[in-house]
Amino acid sequence: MGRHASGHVTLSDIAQACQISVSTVSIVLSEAPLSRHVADSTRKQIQATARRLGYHPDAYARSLRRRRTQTIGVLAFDMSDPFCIPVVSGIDEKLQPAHYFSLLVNAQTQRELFDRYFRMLLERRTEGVIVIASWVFEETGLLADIAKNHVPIVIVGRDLTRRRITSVLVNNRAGGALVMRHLASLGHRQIAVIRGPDEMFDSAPRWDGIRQAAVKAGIRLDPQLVFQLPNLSDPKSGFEGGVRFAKAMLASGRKFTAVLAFDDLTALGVVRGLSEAGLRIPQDCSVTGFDDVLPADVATPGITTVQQPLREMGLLATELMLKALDRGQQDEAQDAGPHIVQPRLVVRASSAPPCVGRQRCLETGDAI
Amino acid sequence: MGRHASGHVTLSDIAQACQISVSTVSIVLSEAPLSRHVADSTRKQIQATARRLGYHPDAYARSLRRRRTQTIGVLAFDMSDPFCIPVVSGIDEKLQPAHYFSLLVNAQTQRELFDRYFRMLLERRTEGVIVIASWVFEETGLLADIAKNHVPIVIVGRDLTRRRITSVLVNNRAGGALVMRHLASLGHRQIAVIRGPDEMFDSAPRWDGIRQAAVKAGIRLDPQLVFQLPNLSDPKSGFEGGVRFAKAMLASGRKFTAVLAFDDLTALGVVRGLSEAGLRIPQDCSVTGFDDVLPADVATPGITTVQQPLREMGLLATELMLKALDRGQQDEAQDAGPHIVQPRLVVRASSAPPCVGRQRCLETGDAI
DNA sequence: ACATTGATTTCAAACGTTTGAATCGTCTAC
DNA sequence: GTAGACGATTCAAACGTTTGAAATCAATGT
Repeated sequence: MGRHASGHVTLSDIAQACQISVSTVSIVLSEAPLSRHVADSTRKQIQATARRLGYHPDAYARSLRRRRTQTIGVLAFDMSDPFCIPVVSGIDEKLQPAHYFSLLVNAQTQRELFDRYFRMLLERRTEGVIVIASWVFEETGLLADIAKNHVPIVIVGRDLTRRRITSVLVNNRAGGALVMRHLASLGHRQIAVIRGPDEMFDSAPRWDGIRQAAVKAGIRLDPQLVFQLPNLSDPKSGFEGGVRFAKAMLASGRKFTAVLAFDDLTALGVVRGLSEAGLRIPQDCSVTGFDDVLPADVATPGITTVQQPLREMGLLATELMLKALDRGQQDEAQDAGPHIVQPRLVVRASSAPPCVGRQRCLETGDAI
Repeated sequence: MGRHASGHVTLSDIAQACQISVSTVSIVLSEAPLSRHVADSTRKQIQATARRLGYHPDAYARSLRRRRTQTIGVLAFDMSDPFCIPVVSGIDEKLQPAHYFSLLVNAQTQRELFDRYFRMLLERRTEGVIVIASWVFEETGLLADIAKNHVPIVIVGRDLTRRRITSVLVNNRAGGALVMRHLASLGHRQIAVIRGPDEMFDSAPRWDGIRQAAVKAGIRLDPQLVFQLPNLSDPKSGFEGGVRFAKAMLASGRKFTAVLAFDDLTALGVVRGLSEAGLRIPQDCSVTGFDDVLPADVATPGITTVQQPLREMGLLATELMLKALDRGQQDEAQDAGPHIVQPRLVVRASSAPPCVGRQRCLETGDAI
């Protein structure tokens, strides 16, 4: 049993043990259509022997012969970003009933690893690749290779439709507007804003939404109270930026009753910075985030934020992928625009009506 | 170019384009020893053609022939547990220079998926499997199959040495003692404790360490102030338990100046519960966690906790795995005991000397 | 002229599976 | 008694790659 160098049990081991041909064993164990014609006694014997020897079909040999790998590559730009996990769960959930497996790799925000893994996915003959990435960089030769090898791609978190790549993303503009409207409806008029880094795709549209909503609400954003995070990929840089900018806001001497932060970690940084200066959240100042990651939920006070339907984005991306695979490579007709999902405001304890003089809180705050 | 049904460029495509045999092409592109003998001009031509056509070797065909997959399966019991990611990073980091790839799968706390994926890893002929799991369940038939197929296993987060499986874990007993000693040295005498769920492997040793350290410090743990989390695998159940137990503590009427929580999320739940009752952390009550996950760091106040060297555990597990692979299957000599790494106390703002009457804070607190 | 060497390239078998076509009895029909 | 049909099983080629052994050719030494 298992005399092979590889140490694995093969079809021919079973065939020998049963005194029968490899073909029949294969037909039975792979439940091929022909297995209807195999005698019951034979089938039983083969199955029993397979179980006894601990047989598991060799995915490599099988895929080589069948010319199907049943595998979708999932390339996460940074798995330690809480953003990723729910997307991946959504993908797996949808892939499972379609009898596909995901091959998950983590580029750890490193360009070099990204390339390496992408190549690996091609070598592993993944039938398609789903990329989860919000950071921008130039994908030069790789995309060309992918096209040459006819591997469909779906990207989550960025719009690459102008390069004819199916894209799934959240409506950042609407999300930004959602928070701004929320603060305005609470009565805030002096609002500090922390924008996202330039290189992050979400930054620009989110900022657009914020500005537009401010204009509509008749709120002027004081340029002295608008800050921008630097281009760092370290997951904690948002938090540290929040702390730093909170102190800068206070030092500026300008009056503000709320801080609209680019994302949740930045918001948590702001909370830390303001708290250390003795302010209470939300009595003395409201703070809002974006993303609805775990820390925003379990911090005290909970952070008011915008939830992206991450799981749904994973489901949608997978659905588009399966559809593309179904179409086969002859019909290259891409769906034109990006697939946009809608975000949702999650109100928690970090936002409340504004106060006068930063000490006493107003009973109501229903401006606008 | 790429006339094959699979749509992928193969060696024979290149061979045809260059009017040369497949063997030579293979020798050149796989940089086999023989390639020293290939004429420079031929080599150049082959490489250029390969690049032009976008050739990527077929990992399936290659592994089938070479009888090596260069793959280590990594089976995470729950990827949404922040515990996992750093371990996985450590694994990848160590695997890379050894020219191995990790095949990462997520069982999402579902027994059924765990089995399914384990079987999948066997079919994919991973040369070894690293399991990241803290929850306990009965691995019946699978472990036997694995033994039959001679696939080495390393488990991170549990002690399975009695089943002769190499195990890497943190010294939970020492960790528990670390927190208790910290609180004692701050002067706390009345300490509430929230124990982990029964089914979690870490629970028992951590509780042992806590009790022993309490005895040594001359502290009596009031049974009315000892709580235990239920057996729920939902990631947020710790947080909710913390909130609930915090209220129960206050309702009990007993006096306590600190809460030692099973893990960080539980600690954050306690902070929420106490805050909602009007207590301030740490002035009115200290709170400690365990694990040092992201939310503990970015919450305000930061949670004093015990850090597990997760990345290092990943590195160590991989090192043991590579060593086992090196030994080959003939020498089955397992290393006897579990491999234990030491945890580290991280002091943040959530712990401070105790107060009198829960309102004024003592200037110093140097009891014991 | 012929064996020897060395540099370059090719042959052919194998890895473990799948599958269309072929085989071999046995049975029924006319 | 032969043709056809059917049921159960096997043949053999293929998937794309690697690799030990063999082949080819030109140049060198005797």
